[in-house]
Amino acid sequence: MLASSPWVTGLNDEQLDRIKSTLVARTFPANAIVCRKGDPVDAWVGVVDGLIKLNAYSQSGKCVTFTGAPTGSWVGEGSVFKREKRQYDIVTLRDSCIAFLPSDTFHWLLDTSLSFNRFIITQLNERLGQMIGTIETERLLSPDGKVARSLASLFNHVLYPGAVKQLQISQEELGFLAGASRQRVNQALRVLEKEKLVKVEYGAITVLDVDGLRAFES
DNA sequence: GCATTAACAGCCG
DNA sequence: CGGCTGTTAATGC
Repeated sequence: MLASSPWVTGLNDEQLDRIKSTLVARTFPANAIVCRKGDPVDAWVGVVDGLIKLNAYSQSGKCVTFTGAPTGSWVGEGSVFKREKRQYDIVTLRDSCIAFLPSDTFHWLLDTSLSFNRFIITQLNERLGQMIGTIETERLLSPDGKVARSLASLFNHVLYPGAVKQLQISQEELGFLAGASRQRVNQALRVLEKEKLVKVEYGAITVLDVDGLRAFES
């Protein structure tokens, strides 16, 4: 996974050694809590293999998903950087292998590597763009559009370089991500399937046309 | 009108 | 069996 992580290129041997000796990886079953909202942030979190969501609950018990993160993604750099408590739960959506890069190593890389700094700036900038896009979608598009854009956002090639076209995600989870009910998501998926943008399978969705999803407006 | 909640039957792993 | 899906009816903004 390290070899395929873009932030590794440009690091020297000392930096690579320190990463290898401090990075920890663990496997989790589906629906496991990897990190809890409110916990002190002691590591940068990477998805070696699997699918996770960044999640929170309202006081009344409603569930919001800020973003999903497929294989190859790294999340939580903002909170590591700010040394703040974790702002959301991290939960696995299917069996997943998760990597933890300790905060100390993260900050040391920031202090010693120009290319690592550039990577983090790019990543933060991309996230900002994605958040702005989310607000636009949220305010302007119909539920069909929200579902289309939520799916497309999982294929951001800057944030998620290794994303596979078949997503093992339930329609209910997609609802948490898109901000719509399960039934409405089901309806939207049939519209998108008719447009040949996705293929709906049992417990999974295959994305056929990412650009088409991104451009879907209604 | 349109989306959500609730409920249920059928299907899949 | 347990979780996911497709459908329908009732309810709410």
